[in-house]
Amino acid sequence: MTPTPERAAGASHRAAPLHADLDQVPLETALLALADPVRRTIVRTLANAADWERACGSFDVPVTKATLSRHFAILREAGLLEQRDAGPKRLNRLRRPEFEARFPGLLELALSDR
Amino acid sequence: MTPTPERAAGASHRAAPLHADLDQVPLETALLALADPVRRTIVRTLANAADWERACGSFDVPVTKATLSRHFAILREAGLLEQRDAGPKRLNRLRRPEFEARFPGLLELALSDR
DNA sequence: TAGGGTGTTCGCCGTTCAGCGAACATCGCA
DNA sequence: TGCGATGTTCGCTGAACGGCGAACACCCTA
Repeated sequence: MTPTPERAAGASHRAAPLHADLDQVPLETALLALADPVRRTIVRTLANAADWERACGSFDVPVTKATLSRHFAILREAGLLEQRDAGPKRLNRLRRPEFEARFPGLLELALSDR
Repeated sequence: MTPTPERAAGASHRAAPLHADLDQVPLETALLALADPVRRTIVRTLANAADWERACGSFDVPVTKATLSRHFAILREAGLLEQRDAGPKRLNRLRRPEFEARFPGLLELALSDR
């Protein structure tokens, strides 16, 4: 039998990150996720990088890894990013087209950050 | 002599509401203003009404007038509305085109409120 | 199998925010 | 001149949020 339903073949043995169903993310959750400057920095960095290029610890933000981990959870729950385990690292991808389809214009606004 | 420089002729003797310079409103302020459900209800109601039609007390929201007054101050500081005194009442106008020019798509997103 | 690297979780702290009642200010009108 | 209506301001409270260190879990490699 397969290990557990939550794990894809070859995936990490860590708990697989739960990714939000974009259609069920409230607008309020999306707005609050993007209202924080640390989280916007993360999103902007991801937008300027290739998918799965960035591990969680590779972002230049002035917080400890504990706080950083919490920010990633919030971004995940808002449907803004997808995570994949690669060895001890957790790689990230900005869910740009999905988020754009759900909240048109919002991500671009956060990226411009006027 | 004129009453005070802050008062236009015929305006209220109350402190004139200070309106934000849209160009200087940070994105974060706008996002946080629209993240609250009570404030989104106010904005949506204003969008479906004529300019200067609605007084502050005329909104169907489940909060006391003290709380309501604070919500209006936050919306004003975010550049979302303009207020004008008319007798004892304070009338409101949604600054739709100005806000749209500053944060394209954001207001429409808040109005649709999916 | 021991250890370094990576990320999460837990408990705690201080700040911020939405809510309230009470008091105050202003306006129009009786 | 007084009074009702309308908003604002002032404390206060409880909840939520961002921050931290410590402890834990997992992966890879020596």
